Amino acid sequence: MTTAKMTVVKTRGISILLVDDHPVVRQGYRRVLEHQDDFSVVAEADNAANAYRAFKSHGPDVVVMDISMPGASGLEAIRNIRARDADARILVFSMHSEAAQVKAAFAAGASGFVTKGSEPAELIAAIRSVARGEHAMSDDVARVLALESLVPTKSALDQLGEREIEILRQFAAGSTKEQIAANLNLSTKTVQNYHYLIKAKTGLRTDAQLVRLAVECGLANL
Amino acid sequence: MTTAKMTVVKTRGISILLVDDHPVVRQGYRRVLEHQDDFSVVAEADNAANAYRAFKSHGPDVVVMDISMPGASGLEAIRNIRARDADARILVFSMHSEAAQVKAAFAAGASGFVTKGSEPAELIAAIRSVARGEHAMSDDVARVLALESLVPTKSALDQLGEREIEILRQFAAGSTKEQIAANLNLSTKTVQNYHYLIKAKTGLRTDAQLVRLAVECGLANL
DNA sequence: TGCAGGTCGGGAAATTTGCCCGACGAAACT
DNA sequence: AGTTTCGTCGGGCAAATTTCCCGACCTGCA
Repeated sequence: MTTAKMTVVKTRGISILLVDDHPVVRQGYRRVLEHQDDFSVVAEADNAANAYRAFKSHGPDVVVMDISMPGASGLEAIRNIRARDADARILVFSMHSEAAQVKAAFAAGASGFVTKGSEPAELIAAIRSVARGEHAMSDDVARVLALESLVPTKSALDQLGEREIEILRQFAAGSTKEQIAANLNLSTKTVQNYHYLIKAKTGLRTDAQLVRLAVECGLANL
Repeated sequence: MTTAKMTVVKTRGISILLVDDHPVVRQGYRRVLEHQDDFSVVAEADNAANAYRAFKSHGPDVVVMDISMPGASGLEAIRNIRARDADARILVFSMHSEAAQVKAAFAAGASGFVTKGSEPAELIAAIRSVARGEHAMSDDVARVLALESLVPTKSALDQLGEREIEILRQFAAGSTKEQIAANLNLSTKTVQNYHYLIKAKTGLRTDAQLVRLAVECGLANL
């Protein structure tokens, strides 16, 4: 309470850390964002580890992060940053808008979620919101999330148990049932049964569809 | 020889058509490119059909195109544009740098191929090269291609026949063997045999691995 | 205490796979 | 023209897997 003033470091301008693994793309965002007078991109990073380092050394007001990076460790990066600074504002900037992915991002500690399909104005507005400590998401993300909160939405993964999810993950990664059984210390038969159960619960028929599901839910990184 | 001067329409400035399905990304590129004094982005498009229309009406010097668009019709768009104007300069700007994808792009009529992992300077240099009528590609693409021309490179897809590739594509898209058989007017047995052959030729064991292969080769868009 | 549900695996019939085969047409080589 | 190769298409059959049902155990919860 009495230390409130201490947290107000910058009343003017929003400093931004940009995280994306594509240099040209990053450069593009940088220009879009710096076109705003009160934005300044103070650092860039091309992977999760560098993002964490850059956050530590620059302490930006907002982190704008593409979570689909090599190693798919985007969510990990969010968790790491939040673990260090629970007040960190992280805005996820993703290609996709799967409900599960969005939820995972927020669960990991993101403050906002904007898709690359959004207009630049939406991204900019979201950054301002996040900087103010609010939560933000682009219209399309909101729509997906709203829809899924109306319909009880068995969003696929929710109906799966922990074991089932783990097996789905390894399966989508390309492991054989035998390998999975060995990894988890189960009988091959059990893994087969889980495989069957997963298909039954999700209503999917094809292994390929399972892989797609896993990827969509952020379980697997293709 | 004697008509050399006729082809020199613009000695000053390069007009560009930007094709990418993500508005923010497009905006970013636009700023990066327009930062070059002699570049001007005269039009944008967010899908294959619009790209073709924009090309018709603006006749840009260079088309900068992300080929991973909804409908995966990027290659189609290239073919369409080239069919209309065999002199069209198209620079592909892709996330991936699979040899097969690069080859497909050039086969379709692209003049250049730059990955999003390249530095902005590389993209800009490539645009200039392409505008001059040369072929261009970023260093990483060149490396992949060079490597694959040295080693006989069974780059997976090359060893597959046309039918096999089509079946792999549909399979990775999530179709069942019955559906594929129906689509292609084949017996289920034949599709099964192809499925077996694909696994045998690629050395892959799991359906999930096949899906990954298809995605990596740009056959399927997840 | 009793119920629900996740985890683990057996069993048996039905289905699919793995691998081999032959046939046909087209392109390529001799 | 003859032949070799290669892609396409499918049959056959044993072996493997999937499907679906079952029981058992453990944990949390009412």
